[in-house]
Amino acid sequence: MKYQAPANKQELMQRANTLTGTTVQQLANKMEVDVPESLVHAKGWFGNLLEQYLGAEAASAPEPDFINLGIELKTIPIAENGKPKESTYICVAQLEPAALSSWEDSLVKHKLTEVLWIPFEASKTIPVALRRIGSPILWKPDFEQERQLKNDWQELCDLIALGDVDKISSSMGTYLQMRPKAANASSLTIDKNQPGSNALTLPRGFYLRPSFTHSIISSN
DNA sequence: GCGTGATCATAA
DNA sequence: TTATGATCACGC
Repeated sequence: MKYQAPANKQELMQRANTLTGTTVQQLANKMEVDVPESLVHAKGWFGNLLEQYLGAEAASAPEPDFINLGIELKTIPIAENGKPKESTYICVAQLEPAALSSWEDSLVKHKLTEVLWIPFEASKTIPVALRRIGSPILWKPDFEQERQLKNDWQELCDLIALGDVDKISSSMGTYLQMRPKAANASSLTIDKNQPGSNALTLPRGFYLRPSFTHSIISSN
């Protein structure tokens, strides 16, 4: 089962609000799918289920999930202490020289134009099916948040442009970090910023640190 | 392999 | 306990 795309923001929020306080099992029942015992082999399962229920359309394209609304959908796993349990994946880190200079034209900026966060319980002690879904949070980065993200993005992209992508560590970046994003550590992609031109490197992606997403969900 | 959806697992 | 580095699944 898959629902139609919402016509506007209000429709999207109404639909998201129907999930508040319900369990993963209840959503799975609506969608007529089984809940996996563990997420070890189903890491993106909940995110995909939510996309189906809310009518997201972008699928695997590098665009916001609700293209017509310019809104990205993100699930946010919450630990017992009320804080995000994981960092949030945003998008692939492009290595093409042309993608390294303009924050305004970047994938990160486009993905984070407006985000619908769906918090849910992610404690290992709670069976997946019984985890509860929280209130949706519609968020846009404010001036200060965007400034911080842009700073981190620019710093990381400058290193890539200099051919130093392999010197980038996950510990860099205050709110935005760059980490491996691949099938495994043997994956390779072309890095045209190297003098040799045909250099290969591990594919990476941009992620939001939990401290950043925590500030988002706690202020709403 | 690329880009999406993410969480896992272990070193620190 | 936490964050880094690695990994799982899927469509194309």
